Amino acid sequence: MPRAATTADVFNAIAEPRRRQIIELLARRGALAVGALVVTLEMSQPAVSKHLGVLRKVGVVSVTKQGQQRLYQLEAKELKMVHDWAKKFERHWSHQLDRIKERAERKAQARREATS
Amino acid sequence: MPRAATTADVFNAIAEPRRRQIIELLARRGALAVGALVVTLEMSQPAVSKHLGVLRKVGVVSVTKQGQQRLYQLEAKELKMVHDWAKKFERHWSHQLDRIKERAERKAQARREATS
DNA sequence: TTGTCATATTCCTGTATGGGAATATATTTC
DNA sequence: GAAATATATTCCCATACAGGAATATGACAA
Repeated sequence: MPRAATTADVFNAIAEPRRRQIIELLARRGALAVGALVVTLEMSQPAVSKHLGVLRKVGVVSVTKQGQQRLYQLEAKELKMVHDWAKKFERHWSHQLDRIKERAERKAQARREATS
Repeated sequence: MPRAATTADVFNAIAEPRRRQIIELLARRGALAVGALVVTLEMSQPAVSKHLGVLRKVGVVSVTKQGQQRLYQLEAKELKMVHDWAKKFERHWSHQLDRIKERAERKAQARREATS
């Protein structure tokens, strides 16, 4: 079995850095036409269209026709899935930070004792 | 340019469902030897070792030798990156949920008016 | 040393890229 | 209807998988 398709789910779709850029831009500036993305991100038009196709297939963006343009808009609920998944491990990284802090404090304490 | 390596960054590493399973298991049960993962996840041993290799390269897990076993442990700080990235769009999905709610309420209101 | 257990590595293969170039498809304008 | 504009699609190619099978490495035991 080869690597899963980029359109298999959100996780595969957002693995591409350029696609994350597109998402960030749409988040900042609202609905945008393909041309605007091409200019701002300095990518070729076909490249942008393909990335948008992937994002659309997994439901991260939606399209609206407006004349000969197509406006792409962020559909953030799919990104909430990613957020929720990562949030499961919140305890773990805060605990680890605690441990790092503790270790640093123990070291500082040892230094103080050695100096006294 | 082909698809980026799975070891390129956390986003690429967690695109694989089996690797997310491994992460979840390590989160629930703490440090585990490879054999335990093989049994619990019903994967072949080489498959597990390879996935662990990818996760290790991007810093999501760390290893400790213990006799002839190797204990793998979650290093959650890399997952915090994913969480933080997705969190940027929090406003967007809550706004969208609001809009959905509003629409539903407008519909309910219209129904009430039609019935009266 | 030899054997056994736990894990890593190598080799193989079908499949899916991402990007560039060229082309197709709509839509608007004249 | 023809030309222009905006976007999508197709074709091509080098590359990197993920999984299975076989094998290598490393640690421990007898």
